[in-house]
Amino acid sequence: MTLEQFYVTSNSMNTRIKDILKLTGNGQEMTVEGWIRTKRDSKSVCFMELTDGSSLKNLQIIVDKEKYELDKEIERISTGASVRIIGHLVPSPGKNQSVELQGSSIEILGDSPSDYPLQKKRHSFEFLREIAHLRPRTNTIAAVTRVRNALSYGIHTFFQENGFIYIHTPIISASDAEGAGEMFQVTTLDLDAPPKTDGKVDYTKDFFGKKANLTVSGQLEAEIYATALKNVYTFGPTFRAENSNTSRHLAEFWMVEPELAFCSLDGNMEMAEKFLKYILQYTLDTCGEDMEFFNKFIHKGILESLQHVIDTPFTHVSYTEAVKHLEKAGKNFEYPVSWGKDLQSEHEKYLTEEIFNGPVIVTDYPKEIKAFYMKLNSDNKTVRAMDILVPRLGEIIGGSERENDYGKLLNRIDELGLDKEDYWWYLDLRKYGSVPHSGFGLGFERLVQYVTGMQNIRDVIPFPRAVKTAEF
RNA sequence: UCCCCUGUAGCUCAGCUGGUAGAGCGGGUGGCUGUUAACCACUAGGUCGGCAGUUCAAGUCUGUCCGGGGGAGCCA
Repeated sequence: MTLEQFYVTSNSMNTRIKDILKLTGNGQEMTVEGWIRTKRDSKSVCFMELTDGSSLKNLQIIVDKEKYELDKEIERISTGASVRIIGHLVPSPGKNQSVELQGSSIEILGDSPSDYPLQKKRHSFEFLREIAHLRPRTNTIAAVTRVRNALSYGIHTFFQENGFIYIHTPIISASDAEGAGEMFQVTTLDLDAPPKTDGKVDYTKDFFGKKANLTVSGQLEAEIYATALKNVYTFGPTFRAENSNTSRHLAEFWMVEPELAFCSLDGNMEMAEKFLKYILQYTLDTCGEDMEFFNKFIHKGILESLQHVIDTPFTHVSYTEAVKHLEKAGKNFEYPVSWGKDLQSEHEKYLTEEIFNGPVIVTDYPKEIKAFYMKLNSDNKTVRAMDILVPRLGEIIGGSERENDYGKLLNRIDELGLDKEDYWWYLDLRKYGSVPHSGFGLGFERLVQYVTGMQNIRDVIPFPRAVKTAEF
C-alpha cells in the first residue's frame, strides 16, 4: 500500500542522538549506541560525551556511581571506545545541554587503547589526512560528510523533480576523444613485457582490443542519451592524471553534468541558476546546525555569502563586455587582460567581487579558448559558452550550447587537427535527428568546498586521490 | 611542473647571533569536583625528516633527497 510499511523501525537501527536531543526528558528508558568522545570521572559521579555521528552535539551520559555498580566499565572506557548504554532521559541541570541520559547499564563493544590518536582538542587537517580512517570521527569531517550528503541528495532531487533522467555514463572509456586533460590508462597488458608490433605496443592484444582510459567527462555520452530522452544528467566519478598539486585539484573527483535537448544557451543558463540556488537553499534548510558550525569555526560569513548568491539574480555579460570592464577597471593584474586570452582566476574574482558584486554569467568566449564541441556564433569568432562566476571562488559552473550542425562540427574537428574517425558516433548525433542541446559541468568537490568554506579539497572527499596520495 | 614557506615528544608549537632540547595538550598514576576545552599533584615519552658537508662543536649553517603547506599554471 504505502512505502512507509517498509521503513526500518527497530530501536537499535533508528535511535539517533540527533533525535534524542530534541526530546524532553521525562525519565523514559532508552538504549543508545555510539562512541565516547570524552570522560570526566570522579569518585561518585562520571560524565561522558557520546556521539553517533548524527549530530554535532553529543549526548551527555551521567552515571551515579553510588547507585550503580559500573566502576569496572567506567574504568575501561576511554576516548574512542564504542558502547551501548541503557538509561533514563532526564532534564539536565548543566548548562550546555537540555537533556542527559542517566546511565544504568554500560556494555563496552570495543575498547580504545590510550594510543587512540584523536584528542578532543583541535587537530590540523594535515594530521587528520594521515589518519583518514579515523577522521570522520571528528566534528569537522563529520559535518562535511553530512553536508556532502545533503548536496548530493539535493542535486538528485532537483533533477528528478524537473524530469531529468539519471544516466550512468561509463567509468572506462575507449573513445580517446574527450580531450579534457591527462588520462589514466587502463590496461591488463603486462607492463614489463607488453606485446609489440613494429616496436610499438599492440593494443589489439589489450583487454578492450584498443587503448582505454578512465573517463575525464561523461558529457559526450550524456549527449547520446539527451538526444533520446530529452533531459538527462550524470553524477559520478571522473579522473584526471594531471600533475597538479593544489588545494583545488584531485585525481579522482565527482562531476555533475546535465544535458538538455531542445535547449539553447539561454535555457541552459536559466536552469543552471535555478539549480545552483536550489541546492544551496536545500543545504541551508537541511544542515542548519552544520552550516552554523562552518560559519563559526571554518569560514566566518559563509552563511551570508551563500544567502547572497541565493537572493541575487545572476548578472549576464558577454566575454567581450567583461574584457572591456576589466580593461576599464585600470587594475594592475598579474596577467594582463586582452581580448582572446582566457580569463585568469584573478580576473574572474574581480568581475564577480568588485565589478558586479554578485554571481555573474560570462558568455560567448572566443572559440580558440574553448572546447571543439561548442556552438559557433554567427560572428564565426565566438562560441555559445557560459561560465558562472561566484564571489569568493570564481568559476563554479562551465557549460555551453553544443554545436549541432554536422558540417560545422566536422569543420571544427578538422581545424583542431583531431581525427574525425574518433568522433564517428558523436558526429552521428548531428547526422540523425540533430537538435539544439546544451549542458554544463559542476565539479562536486569544488561545490562542497564552496558551501562549507573548507580550504583544501582533500578534506571534502572521504578518500582523496591525488598525486602520490592513495593510502586509504 | 614552477615559485615561496615548512618538517623538533602522540598532537600543536617554542628553541635569539652554532655549545647535543622545552611548554601546553594528550598518555600513565594518585586526588578532588553535577562535570562539560573540568581542575590539582606527580610521572613517562624525542639518535630535533633522511643522507652528505663546513666546524673543536649543528636542532641551529650549506648542499641534496623525501614529506607537508601556501601561491601559480592546468583545470573541475
